Amino acid sequence: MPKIVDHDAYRAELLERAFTFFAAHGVAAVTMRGLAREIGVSTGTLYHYFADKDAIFEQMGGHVAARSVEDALGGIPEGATPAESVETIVGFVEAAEPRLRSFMLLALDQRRHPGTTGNHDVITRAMASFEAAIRAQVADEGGLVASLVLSAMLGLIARRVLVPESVEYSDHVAVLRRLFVERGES
Amino acid sequence: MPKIVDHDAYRAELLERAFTFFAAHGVAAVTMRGLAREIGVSTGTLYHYFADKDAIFEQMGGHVAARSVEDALGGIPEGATPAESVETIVGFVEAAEPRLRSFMLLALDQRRHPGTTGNHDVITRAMASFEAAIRAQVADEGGLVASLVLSAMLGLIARRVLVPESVEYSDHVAVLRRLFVERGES
DNA sequence: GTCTATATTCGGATAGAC
DNA sequence: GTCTATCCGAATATAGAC
Repeated sequence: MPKIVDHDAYRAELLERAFTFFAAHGVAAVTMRGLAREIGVSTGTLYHYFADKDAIFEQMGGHVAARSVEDALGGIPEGATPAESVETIVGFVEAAEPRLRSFMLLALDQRRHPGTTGNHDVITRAMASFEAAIRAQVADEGGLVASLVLSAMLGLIARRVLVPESVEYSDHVAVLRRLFVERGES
Repeated sequence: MPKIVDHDAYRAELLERAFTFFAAHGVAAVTMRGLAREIGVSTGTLYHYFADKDAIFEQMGGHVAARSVEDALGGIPEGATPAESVETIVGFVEAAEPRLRSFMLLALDQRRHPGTTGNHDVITRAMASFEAAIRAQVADEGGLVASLVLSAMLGLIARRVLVPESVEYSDHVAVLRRLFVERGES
């Protein structure tokens, strides 16, 4: 009898491990051999689950985008005031920073190397999900405040990659809160 | 007498061309041959002006960082009110977007591939310059507003790489202005 | 082990300045 | 016309993929 494994679950597990590796090294620098070594399988196993490097990369995009949105913003409680929500959102982003950082780096990479296969644009959908999740909390007319919060969070993560100790999440919370006290609070 | 060229000026020109190429393809993917072909010189010429690949990369960092800060924020007039200045800053960033985008991508790349030579950390200095230039305009206590503006601009550029038409510079101007009207205007 | 592809070298060719 | 900094690109050594 052949050994039976849950094919889809194992594939997801491999994608999850590949994600960390790709994010750390960049798409171009990853070789199948290096990837296999790093995630603890043989190249044969890798090719059994994925046709080629592009296939891994593309499937990883979909897998990771969905899970990143979930991780960062999926558990935010509803019903708070917008000003409180900003604090909550920033807190969740901070908690999910490693994954979001990797996602951002990988997404920027993919935009530079558009890949051979016609992708279904997981990045566009992921960004829309992030924006929608923030908008659901701050609920501003036109979504312009939510959009600024998204830019600020993305920029903050980028800055912390560029110069690790240069910004803290708490630095932005107080300032962002001021966007919500225009009509008074109590 | 031999043929004379302005060695330093031509070196800067080569760095400028290399910058575009590196930014488009990523550090890891660049080969000396490919670089030479793209910027229109031979590999021999490249080695005439630079000791090795690392030297090109390092010198490019310094050259580009200085020029990017200059391009984006060097010409901002002084003396405007903080609220007006935000609009000016955003306008300058928008005008310099192509270069800033390339600089950001390259800087993120360099953080992933720390390079062999002990670099003098041009990225840290460049980010500090950006922040200082913004702070000189908005002049807020503690610099927290300036810091948020920097994050928002960096995040905005990143978002426009990820999903080109998803955000406009004008979207953030109105929201950011509200950070400066706490004490009234007239 | 084989082989592709890379960084770097080197001897000759070129092109202005005098 | 002479001279030499500049420029070229085939050749070399070598690392790393398969």
